[in-house]
Amino acid sequence: MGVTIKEVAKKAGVSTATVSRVFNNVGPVDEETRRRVKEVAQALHYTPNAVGRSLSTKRTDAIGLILPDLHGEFFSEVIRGADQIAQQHRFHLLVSSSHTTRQELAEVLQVMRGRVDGLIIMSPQIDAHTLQTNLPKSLPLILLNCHVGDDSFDAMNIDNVAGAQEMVRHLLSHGHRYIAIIKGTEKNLDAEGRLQGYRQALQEARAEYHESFEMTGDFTEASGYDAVKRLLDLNPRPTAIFSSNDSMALGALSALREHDVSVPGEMALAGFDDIPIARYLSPALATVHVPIYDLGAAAMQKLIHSFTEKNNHVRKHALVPTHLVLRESCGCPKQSYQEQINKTRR
Amino acid sequence: MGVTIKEVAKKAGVSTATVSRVFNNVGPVDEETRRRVKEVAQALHYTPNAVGRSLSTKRTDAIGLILPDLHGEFFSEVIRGADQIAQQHRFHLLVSSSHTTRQELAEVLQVMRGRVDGLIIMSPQIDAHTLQTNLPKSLPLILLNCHVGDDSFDAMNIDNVAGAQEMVRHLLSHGHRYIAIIKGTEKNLDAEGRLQGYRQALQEARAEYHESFEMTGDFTEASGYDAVKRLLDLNPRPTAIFSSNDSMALGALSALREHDVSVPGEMALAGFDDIPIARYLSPALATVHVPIYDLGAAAMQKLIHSFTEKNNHVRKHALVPTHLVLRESCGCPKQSYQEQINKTRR
DNA sequence: CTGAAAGCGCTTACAG
DNA sequence: CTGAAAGCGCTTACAG
Repeated sequence: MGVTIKEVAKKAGVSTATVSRVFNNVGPVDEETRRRVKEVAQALHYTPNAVGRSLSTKRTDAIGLILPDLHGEFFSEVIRGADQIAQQHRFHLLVSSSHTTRQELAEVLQVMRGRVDGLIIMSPQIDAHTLQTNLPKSLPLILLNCHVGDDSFDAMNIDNVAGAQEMVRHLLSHGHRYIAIIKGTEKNLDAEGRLQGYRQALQEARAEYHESFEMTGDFTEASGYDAVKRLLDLNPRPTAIFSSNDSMALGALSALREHDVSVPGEMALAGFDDIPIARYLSPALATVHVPIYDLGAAAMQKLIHSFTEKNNHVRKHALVPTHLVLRESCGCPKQSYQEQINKTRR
Repeated sequence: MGVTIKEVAKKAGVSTATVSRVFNNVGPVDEETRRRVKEVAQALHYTPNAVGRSLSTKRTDAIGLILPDLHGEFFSEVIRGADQIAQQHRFHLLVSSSHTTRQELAEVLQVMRGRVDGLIIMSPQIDAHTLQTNLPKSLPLILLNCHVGDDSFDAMNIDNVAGAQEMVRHLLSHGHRYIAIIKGTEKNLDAEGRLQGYRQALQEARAEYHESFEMTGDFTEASGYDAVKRLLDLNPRPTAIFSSNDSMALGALSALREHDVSVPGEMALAGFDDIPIARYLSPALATVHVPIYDLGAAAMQKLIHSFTEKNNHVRKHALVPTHLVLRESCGCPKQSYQEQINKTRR
């Protein structure tokens, strides 16, 4: 296990209490003693064991972030945002990912328990019971884009409804009457919100609504491809497609190309997420930007705030707004390379 | 801190030793006693505190992964690969990122100390001294794509030289004589390896070598864009560009398009890394695939292996091979959408 | 300015 | 089958 505080104390001819004081810069220590302790510690390559320390201080200076998966750019952006804020407040971020089944989730919660001062959890399928059974009630928690039945948890969600609604409104403003949607995975929270936004926009505009315009999808590229194959046979044929995420829009674009349907001329197309690839496609993909980095940062901010403020006067649930990124695929004019690059610089 | 083992013991009318035995499924416990303990524990929402446990067992069942940064898909792939193997062996992965300065690095090493059974470190600028000062000698360690002077550490690197060499050979095979390179960040390990591979390929082919063909770059998209602006004025003008990474190739492609230089007709282009965007560009970008997922998995495999085998008969340093992904930008024929999708499926 | 002692939450020989 | 006790590495009132 390496060198312990005892060995340092012995070799320096002091008590462990003194060594502890030196390493924590706390309490009065004679300059000469301090020097000697430091010297011995250095010679022995001693560094305090974080576990021993946190067991007695009840603090860990670490915050856990639990993610369901790590595919794509999405999650690394969440991590970056959370880490940024954590570092500002001298906390360290511990990330654990790839937990989809309830069993895995329970395990990772137990692993985190005792090792962190608070937890940010992003896991669509988590339920209140798993949470309560595997974590002490006293542990501060933020749920990110989760959907537990229980209202007693702090939570933060993307405003999928508003984002989708705004994009469909935009397509309407281009003059489209027949707008199809490629839906996301069934029962998925994001998918449902985006579908709802789509419907609302059509309703308020009193635009044509056909149930057959709601194409099944599961957020994968392949499902977007397949959806378009079916969609092109519809009568009347839609003139615009709102895809519930960018991955499916990618597949859709390939299918449209194969069928020589020009975009946006014969078919407008818009996605959701604003993944990095979106702006490189030709035509570049119009989409709803989800501020993922900000999402992670805001969750961390909220969590750290709860340490001190006990979260008294803060809304328990927050909705993070999205914004439109209009590019050629929806019928908007093309941007120059310089404009693009400037926009993506942070 | 929530419920402790003591409270459970008291309420169940047994000793803490017995509660411990129940939760660890170890030693003989009367069925009736076990049932009662479990019942009380459940009622109290008790779960063992990982810190207390690991302090006495000297095991944490966790492995740390330290990354310099989290931009892009690269690092999340490393994490995925490492996590996959860790889970197979019932280890949990704790990731910490965004550590570039020596000071930050030292801090995170100390945070990890005691919390993990082993560490995978990916940090180009780490030096042997920081490692030795901040970690106990007994902690198993794997360096991933690092460049410490000291040979005594287990390490794993990408074979940049071979990858670059192979790609430049391929460009030569298309008949190109004047091949330029856009170099990566100065002093960067990857950049140096790729440059070396480029030079070796030209040398062995006795192809034209001009020092002016080595364009400065820093791995950013903008630097690739700028490099091409300068490169087009060269005399003789290169007919092919090997970009030291895909991001710069992206910028290069934009610049070429602005100057109406057709790719690959007037100018062939190849990158390095195989980022996801590469296959969506038009023309799709030929590049050197770095098996990032495998890299993370292999490092974890090696680390876990060292726990048991003490690493006796294993090479300390391993080179991970790359392979070419040939697409239109280098002059190779186009693939169908189906072929593409199949290739990226794992 | 410094040390002895208790304690953080858990596990594990040892004894019964 | 079960419990008392020591111990993991550290910190922190308390006393001097």
